[in-house]
Amino acid sequence: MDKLILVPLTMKHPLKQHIEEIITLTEKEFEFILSHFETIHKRKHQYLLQEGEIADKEFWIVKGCLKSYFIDEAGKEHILQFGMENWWVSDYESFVKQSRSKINIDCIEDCELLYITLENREKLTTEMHKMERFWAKKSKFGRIALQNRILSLLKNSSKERYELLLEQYPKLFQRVPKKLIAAYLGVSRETLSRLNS
Amino acid sequence: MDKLILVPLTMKHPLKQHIEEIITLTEKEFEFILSHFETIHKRKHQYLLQEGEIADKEFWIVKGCLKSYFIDEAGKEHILQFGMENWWVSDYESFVKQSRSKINIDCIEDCELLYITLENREKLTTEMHKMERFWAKKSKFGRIALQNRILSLLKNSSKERYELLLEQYPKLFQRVPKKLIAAYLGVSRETLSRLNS
DNA sequence: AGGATGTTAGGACAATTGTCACTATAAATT
DNA sequence: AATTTATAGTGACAATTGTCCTAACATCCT
Repeated sequence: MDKLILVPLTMKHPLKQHIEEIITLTEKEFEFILSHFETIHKRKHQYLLQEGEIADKEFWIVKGCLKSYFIDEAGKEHILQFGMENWWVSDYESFVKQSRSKINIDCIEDCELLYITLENREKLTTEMHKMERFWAKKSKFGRIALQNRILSLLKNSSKERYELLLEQYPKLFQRVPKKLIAAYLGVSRETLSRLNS
Repeated sequence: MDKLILVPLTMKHPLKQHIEEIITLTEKEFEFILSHFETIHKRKHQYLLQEGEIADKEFWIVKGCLKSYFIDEAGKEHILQFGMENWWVSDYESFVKQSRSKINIDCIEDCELLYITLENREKLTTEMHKMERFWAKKSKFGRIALQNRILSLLKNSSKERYELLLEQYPKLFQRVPKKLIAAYLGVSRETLSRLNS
């Protein structure tokens, strides 16, 4: 029972809008791109990827909120990335190297997702050089974001990291329990709780 | 007074060897690639890039050791990356976005470097699609390395991070003062010193 | 509606880490 | 050779953070 998104003819598909932030597309080109994707719905607490699996899909979040994370030997959860509308999510390492994933991805809210398989992604990049450029640019910006997160982990105190996150993604705090924010920042939830007082 | 590297005819240029880990090259192709690079020598304590500058070069380390780092408001040094033989170094963010760099890169030892300007890099990628693939792959692996560093910063204690680094780059400990290792791991040098006892 | 589960805050204490001070040695510079 | 400068270890103390605990709500599910 797939729900369908009803998109008025005058309204751009959100993925088209997203891709056009980087490259320009004709309507025909976008339809061709979209034909390589599938829609999937997932409910809260359902997995997109589990530790040990090999990531063969990359997801684009139409609606919803999710987390990619892992559980350490002590049972503690560490969040690598949150995902919300217009974000791409996968285990990048597993997807690129076709290795077993060290992380889990699951839904914090009911999610509507578009996904592209590795196979279709490769097809699409060879069929359409524009999309290779799109993904190359995305990859570059992804890398820059990771680099800045490392800088922040080294430089900023947990309070500063908390405030920076609040500033950058205020919406996150209304959608995600604070213990997950703590797991992202790398502090215990008690410590995070004390930062407010 | 440029020193020259004398490479016997039977011996591959180290950069050729490096690139051939990912793509195959004829001798002619490599010469073409190399013609886009320049050699430069830097002495210990000399900068390749300073905060506020715009990175217009990417360096490949033939010989030597360097660090990319920044100094925070409290005057503390934080090391983003060490570089040794066969590593690529630049401020990726500044290079890609042509924005002012937040970091410094300078030499821990006398260094022999090859560099390619942004201009030549773009020329080379359009002239030779193989090299676009090479750099795309390098970029992917670079991103994976950053992701794993974040995982390690979240998951591992400073002692564990120390031991993992020692395991992965034992040579680093003979070339780099321990206070720099501490600045890379994100702990004070006193704490690092106590990890041994 | 009601029980189960998940979330948040806070106290008390322990463990870790940072800071400051001092010392000793090694390396670089003149 | 002598003098700076850089590096490394250690003790004492403070600050931060983690762990364990309880309690109060909120949310979810049937």
